[in-house]
Amino acid sequence: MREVLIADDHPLFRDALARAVTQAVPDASLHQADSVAALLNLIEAHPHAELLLLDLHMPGANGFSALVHVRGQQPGLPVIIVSAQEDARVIQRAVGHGASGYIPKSTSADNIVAAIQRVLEGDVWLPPHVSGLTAKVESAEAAAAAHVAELTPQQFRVLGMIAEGLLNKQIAYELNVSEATIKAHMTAIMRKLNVSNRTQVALLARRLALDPALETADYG
Amino acid sequence: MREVLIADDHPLFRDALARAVTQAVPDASLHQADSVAALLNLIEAHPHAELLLLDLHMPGANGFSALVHVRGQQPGLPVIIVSAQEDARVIQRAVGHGASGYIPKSTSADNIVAAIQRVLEGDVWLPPHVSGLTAKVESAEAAAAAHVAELTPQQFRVLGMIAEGLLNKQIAYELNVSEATIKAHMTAIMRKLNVSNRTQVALLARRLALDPALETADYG
DNA sequence: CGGGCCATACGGCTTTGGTCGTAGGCTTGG
DNA sequence: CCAAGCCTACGACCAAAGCCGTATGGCCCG
Repeated sequence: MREVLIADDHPLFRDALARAVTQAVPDASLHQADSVAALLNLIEAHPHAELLLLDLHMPGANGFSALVHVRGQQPGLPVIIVSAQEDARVIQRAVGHGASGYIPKSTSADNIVAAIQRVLEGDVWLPPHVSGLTAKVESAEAAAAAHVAELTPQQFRVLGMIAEGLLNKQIAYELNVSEATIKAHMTAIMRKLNVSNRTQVALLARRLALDPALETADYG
Repeated sequence: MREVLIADDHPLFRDALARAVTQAVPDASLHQADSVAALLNLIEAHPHAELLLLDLHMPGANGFSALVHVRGQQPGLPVIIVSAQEDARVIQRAVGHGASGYIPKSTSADNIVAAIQRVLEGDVWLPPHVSGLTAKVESAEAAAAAHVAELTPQQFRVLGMIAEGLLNKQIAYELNVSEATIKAHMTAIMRKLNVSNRTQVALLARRLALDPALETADYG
């Protein structure tokens, strides 16, 4: 039984992906998540999954940070990015951050099935219109990614909330631990990211964003 | 005597711009700056300047924030953006934030002279290859810009340093005031930007950035 | 199986951040 | 000329952030 994880916040598209997976791998065991938080739990519950379909625009994804973290935690788990974005530069960055495939949401069902099969065989699948792709990532972004990949799952959760401007107290409440614990994570995160305060942590996390103007939080 | 301000950190190109201005306006009085900090002093020293040539990639410019702030402080001062970036989306955003012109650095000297003359006459000058330009800016980015435009010059200086991850103590030292004063500015900035802590201030400031991966600070 | 390593968790203590009240200087308009 | 309003500046006070030491439980390896 081959386990496949699907992470997408759009229920309709999530179902469509599920059908494609079932068609590509009839004996697949499917597990779905509609947020990055849920995805992290899913990964911990199914450490031997063989494929992850990941939406770039999910709540809490913060651009490529979810991809980068998953790749750091489970280097053997191939990830196919699913996104409405078809910009070649975004695809380039995704591959540079370790994605094994990229499926624009306009892709036909047949091609999605083919992509899943190819990636499960160890290949990389990209949309037909991107040909000679170099997978280049800015050095500042690559450095940020390398550090984010080192974080533990819990530290990654904390990172996401720092990047939304939350207080330690609020993060502690969300994760059901004491504020002291969050502070300990903070110290560890700052050490791993090689910075000295939470503002720099938040700014570094945002380097993996897709677009500076597209933000989830909306203060102001 | 017509005063013209030039802000660019590249000395050679700054001189080239100066020559173009002199050719376009023979009786011009020129004033130059090589950083945003210097530009702010220049603007305070010459409140009746008639034109500003502004490089987008100057130290401390943080994308469009310098443009937005200047437009907020001196709504009557037309600004021509000078940049190596020729991406239509960047030009679109610049015009959306109130730029009166956009000169790619590949522009010929004759065209630069023409652009300066046109803008001084009240027109908007753009590179020939961008035709039907809509000047659209993401709503989240526009909201950030509207708030940044309300900041006083000193508050804007503080904002820039917060967005680099500096401590209040460090900002106070840089600006030669007490830490208590910086804290007062902080409170005022948070009120104007409608947020509740410095991390959110930094994140909001970065919405005006050009590209998430291109950062000035290099922690890590 | 026992020792080493690490992720997670917590409390106490110091440093930094953020609020409030206050005050001088500068500009604008009656 | 004085009043209102704003920018800048400061000190005192409380809340939040960040550092230290410590503890527990899971995991791998000899």
